[in-house]
Amino acid sequence: MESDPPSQPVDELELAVGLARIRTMMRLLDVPRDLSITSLSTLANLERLGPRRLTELAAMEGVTQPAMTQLVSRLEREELAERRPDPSDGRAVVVAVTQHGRAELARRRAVQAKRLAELLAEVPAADRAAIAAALPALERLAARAHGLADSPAPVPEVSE
Amino acid sequence: MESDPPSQPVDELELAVGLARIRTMMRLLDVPRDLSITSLSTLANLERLGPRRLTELAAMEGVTQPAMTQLVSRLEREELAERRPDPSDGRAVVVAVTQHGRAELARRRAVQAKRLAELLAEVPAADRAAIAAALPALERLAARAHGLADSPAPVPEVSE
DNA sequence: TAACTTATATCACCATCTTATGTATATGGT
DNA sequence: ACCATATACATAAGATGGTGATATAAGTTA
Repeated sequence: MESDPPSQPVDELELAVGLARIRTMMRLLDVPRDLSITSLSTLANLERLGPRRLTELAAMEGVTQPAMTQLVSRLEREELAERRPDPSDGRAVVVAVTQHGRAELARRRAVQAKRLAELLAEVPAADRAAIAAALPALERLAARAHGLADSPAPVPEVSE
Repeated sequence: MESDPPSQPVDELELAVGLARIRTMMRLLDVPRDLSITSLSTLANLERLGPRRLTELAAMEGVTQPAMTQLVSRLEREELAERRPDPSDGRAVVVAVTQHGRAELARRRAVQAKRLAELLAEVPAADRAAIAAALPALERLAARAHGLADSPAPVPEVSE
C-alpha cells in the first residue's frame, strides 16, 4: 500500500541490536515489580483499542490462551480490568480496562517518563530531536507487529 | 530539519508509551523460546563490552546476584559463555561469551532482522528513514541506562 | 440432533526470578 | 599476624508466570 523505493536505508541488523537494547532499557526503567510486562502491555492494548476478546489479547501478546486467562484473572483480582459477557457469543469473554486500570497505566507511564527525561537530558540535543522525530514512525512500526494494531475499531468504550 | 536547543522537543510520556510498544514488538519478533530475554541481553552485553564480573552483569540487567549466578550457569551449560577466575580476586568470577555464544547471537539477530525488514517494508519510506536516523541516538540513550554503558574499557577480549 | 469447531477454564509442570543464607576470600585496624 | 567486617559468588526455598494437555460449554453444520 505504500512505497518501497529501490534502496532501503535501514540496516535491519543494527536495528535489531539497537531495539534489543531499548528493550533492556525499558526493563530497567520499569516501576518495581507488581505487574508483569505482559500484563501491562495487555492493559495498554485494552486502553488503546477498547475491550477485546481474551483470545485476541493472547494473540496480540504472543502468549497462549491459558496464559491470558490467568493474566486476566490477575488483572481482575486487582480491579485493573474486568470480564464482561459477549452478548453475541455465550462462550466468549470481553475484557475491558477499568478506571483504576487506566489510572495505574498513567501512574506508571509518568514514572517512566520522568526517568526517560533524565536519560534524555544526558544525550545531545540532536539525539533528542532524532528520537522525537522517529517516535511516530516507531509507533507505526510497532502497530504492524500487533497483527491487528489500531485497525479493528477503537470502540468508544462504555465508562464504568 | 531538526534541532531546537533550548526547549526539549520530546514528549517523554508519549515516548514511554511508544517504547513500551516497541518492547512488546521485540518480544513478538523473538525467536521461539530457548533462551530468556535476560540471558540474551547479558550475552549481548558480554559481546559488546567484553568479559565482566557476575555482579556487574547483574547490575546491568537489573536482576539480583543469585539470578545472575543461575543465568550464567545456564549459559555455561549451553556453552554460550564461560566462567573464568579473576586473577586479581579469588572470590570473583569473570564471565565471557564463547564463540558459540557469538554465533548464537548472530543467528538470532539475523532472524529478527529479517522479520524487522518485513515490518519495515509495510511502513512509509519516510518512517524507515526517520527510524534509521534515530537509531544511533537510541543506542546512545540505551547506553545511558546501563549505568556503565560502553565506558569501562571495551577490553580487546582474548579469543577462545 | 449428532458431529464438529471454537472460546475459555483448569491442571500439572517447568523456567526464572526473589529473599534469605552459606562459604570463601579480601581488607582494615590494632 | 589476627580478628572483625565487607565483598563476591553459590545454594536453597518459595513465588510468579509461562507451557501443553485436556475439560466444558456454546456456537455451527449437515
